[in-house]
Amino acid sequence: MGEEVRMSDYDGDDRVYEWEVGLPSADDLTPLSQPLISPEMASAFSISPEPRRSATDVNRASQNTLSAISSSNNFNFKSLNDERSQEEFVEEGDEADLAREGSDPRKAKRPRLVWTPQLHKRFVEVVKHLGVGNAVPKTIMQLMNVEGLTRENVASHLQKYRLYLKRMQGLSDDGPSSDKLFTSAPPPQMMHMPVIGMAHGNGHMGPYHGFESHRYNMVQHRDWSGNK
DNA sequence: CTCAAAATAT
DNA sequence: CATATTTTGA
Repeated sequence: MGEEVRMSDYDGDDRVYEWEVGLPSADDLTPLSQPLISPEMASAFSISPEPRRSATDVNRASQNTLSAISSSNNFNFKSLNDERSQEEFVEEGDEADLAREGSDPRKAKRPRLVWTPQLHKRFVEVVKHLGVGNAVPKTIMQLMNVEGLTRENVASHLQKYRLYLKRMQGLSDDGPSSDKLFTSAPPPQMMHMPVIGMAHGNGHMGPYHGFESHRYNMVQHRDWSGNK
């Protein structure tokens, strides 16, 4: 737990994938440790564990960052100074969307959830804290306390995560190179997940790199702005 | 066109 | 809640 995100250099290419220029600093989000008060308790006491991030604000950050990726418009590099929302980004309807559909943000159609490394990290941490046996979608979602995150999202990701674990456990190494990596020590977690997003470009390259390459991209959802 | 992530259905 | 299948996006 001491990895530092090194954003020392950006590719001189025109496609600069900014994973988290203004909000990296630490891969560790909230100190998910003991101060984990049960949401229920918090709710019962009417105390807000967190200042409830209005997705709007966070969204703005995402928009800025994503702008760099989306279009080659390069007039947003300045976002490197401000925008330090190192929280999780959740695709949430904007004001317009929020106001839509009557008055139930819960029912609003979320475009698509992008499991950014940060989010995944949280997810893994929570799962680890709960234990594989008690790690159920609902609990995970609640403990994560990520605004906008729904149980379905977690369930889907959990499924994938389990498969990922299984895959690794079943075939540890095996493959082209018979490398005797870890003989019989199935660490719950070795590296972060394979990939949350891959820079394709045109052709097709290796699905997962295998190592922790911080080349993730935070591709946003569809173009709900009106452009395809 | 392929493949994998997320959504959705069973 | 878990698993299977479909959709969606790079």
